[in-house]
Amino acid sequence: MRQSQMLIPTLKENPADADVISHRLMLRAGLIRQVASGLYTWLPLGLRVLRRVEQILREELARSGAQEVLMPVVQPAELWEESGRWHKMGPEMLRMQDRHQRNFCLSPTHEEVVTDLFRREVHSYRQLPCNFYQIQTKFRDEVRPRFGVMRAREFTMKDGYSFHMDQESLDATYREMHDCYSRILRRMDLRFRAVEADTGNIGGASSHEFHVLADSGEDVIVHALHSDYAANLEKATAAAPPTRPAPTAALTRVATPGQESIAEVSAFLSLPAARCLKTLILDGVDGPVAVVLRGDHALNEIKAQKLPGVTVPLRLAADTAVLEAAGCRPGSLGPLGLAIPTWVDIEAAAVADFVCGANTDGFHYTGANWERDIPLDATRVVDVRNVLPGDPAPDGSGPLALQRGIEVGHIFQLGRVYSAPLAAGVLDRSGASVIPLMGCYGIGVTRMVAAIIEQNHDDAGIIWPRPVAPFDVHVIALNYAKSEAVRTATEGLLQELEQLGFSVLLDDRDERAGVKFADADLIGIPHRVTVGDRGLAQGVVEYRGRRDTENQEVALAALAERLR
RNA sequence: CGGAGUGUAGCUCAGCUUGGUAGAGCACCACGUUCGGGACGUGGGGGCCGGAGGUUCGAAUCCUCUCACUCCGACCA
Repeated sequence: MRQSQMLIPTLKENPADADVISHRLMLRAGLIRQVASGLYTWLPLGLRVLRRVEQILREELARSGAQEVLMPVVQPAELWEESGRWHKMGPEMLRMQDRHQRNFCLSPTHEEVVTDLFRREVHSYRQLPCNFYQIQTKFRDEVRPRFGVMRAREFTMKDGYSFHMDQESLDATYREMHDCYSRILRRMDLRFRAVEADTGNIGGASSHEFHVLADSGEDVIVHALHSDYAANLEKATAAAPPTRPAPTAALTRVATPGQESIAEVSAFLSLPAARCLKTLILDGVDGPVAVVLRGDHALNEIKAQKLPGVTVPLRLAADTAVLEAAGCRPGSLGPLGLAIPTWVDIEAAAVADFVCGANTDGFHYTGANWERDIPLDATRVVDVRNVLPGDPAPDGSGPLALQRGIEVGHIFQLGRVYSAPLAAGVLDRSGASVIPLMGCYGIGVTRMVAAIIEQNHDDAGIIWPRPVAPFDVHVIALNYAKSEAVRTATEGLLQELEQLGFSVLLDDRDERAGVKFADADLIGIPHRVTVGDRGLAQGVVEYRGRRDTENQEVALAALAERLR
């Protein structure tokens, strides 16, 4: 491919709207252009990368026995009404009407359609298990699209759905997909981690997320330093704390004028934050609910939302509601004498001689103790905090560490959440109708391209891993327009390399050397070969890997071998 | 949806406070010089200053409304 014939609009300056590195580089290297918020056009170079990623997915999925299909982006409301999601889904689902005023949506996902396909066409246990996937456009009207294609509204996703007679079969396919995803990410040379994930409102037995490790990632993942334990922050737990020491201090009410935050109270009383308990009041279904945490711990909202009586989504109670429930402002709350349902984090329940608010503005207690001063109902002791780096892993293997990641894949077991309401039964050996179990497996394809760049770049530009690079070799022909020798050598080289199966981008533009080199670094093709009169006089060209800092002279005839 | 910010040439931005003929750099076109890490000179093309209304003799500039985009938060299989 000749660069003069290809639209690769590189930018010297950083676009004002791009903050994260991948977004910036994708714009600067001419991979994508924004059309509207969260909507992008993929330009020729970017599309080639996307296609290579897709190709790897197809190869690995085929190896795992999945069959490719293609389902529509526009879907009828009827199917979503059957599953109950037409009304459950919020405004992130874009709805529309056709000319007959029939309702449709732009598909955010395809469970309904694939289940409909299944129930129409598959009727016997002998056809199970089966596993369908597609690589298709999704649309989710995100409240806040950001980070370029990382969180776009329209994006490409590989989504797969499997159907099973029993849990054992579902487990087997689930494991196969877990392996498949790991192979895919390894093939792309990505550093990643598969972590246990919260199953969300769908429920189901297992769920794993695949995260590409990157500091710019939106998610926090937790892993044990000395074992395989890994989970996302929403789900991660620490080992239970040691049993609570016996009380030694007397309960004392102290004036703490103007000291409201844990930091202030802890400094004022010269006690570590871990000895101060913080009490949060949340909106509840039947009135406010309190949660008590250690002062140095943060509330885990996902865990808190699962507590009975807490509203979903979780909301902190307004100051007026706090005053009504406890008789004070939020800065002086404490569990002692609090007359609303109170959940206590397991770590908070393990502290003795602690500080807490006195439910009177400007006063706290010191030397407070559970049981002696405040009743503690064991069924109200729960895990509702975010783990911290250094916390002990739940498997007892040692400390936990935290890292940021980009969620590029998610697999989970759906059970019968869709197959049951859509009545997708098949007959078993005895002729009885059985509702199959389903699994669901997603990879964000466009997001994956951004994640690859987050992990593979330097100050000059992108550094594509070979398996996904838009081209294998970038031939920089210097003075191509004027030098007959360069043209002849380049054409020969191009033919030879392409015959050997390399895809080659030839920079035949009438540009100065500096411009070509800078663009080459920005675009990030793994192998760069410079052909110029200077080298040709000695019968050599120059080779430079994208990560190299020096050129190597290579005899023209030996280049193909060098690239192997 | 709450908070903040930005809209001026293809890109990055100045001009706005204090109203008076719309600018710079890069990019683009032509010619010349140059030619191995983002060249230089000369000339040129390109703008409904996001949109609408208002104030004014006169609005990119002041006022009101509106739209778009970005950031922070909330939300998110």
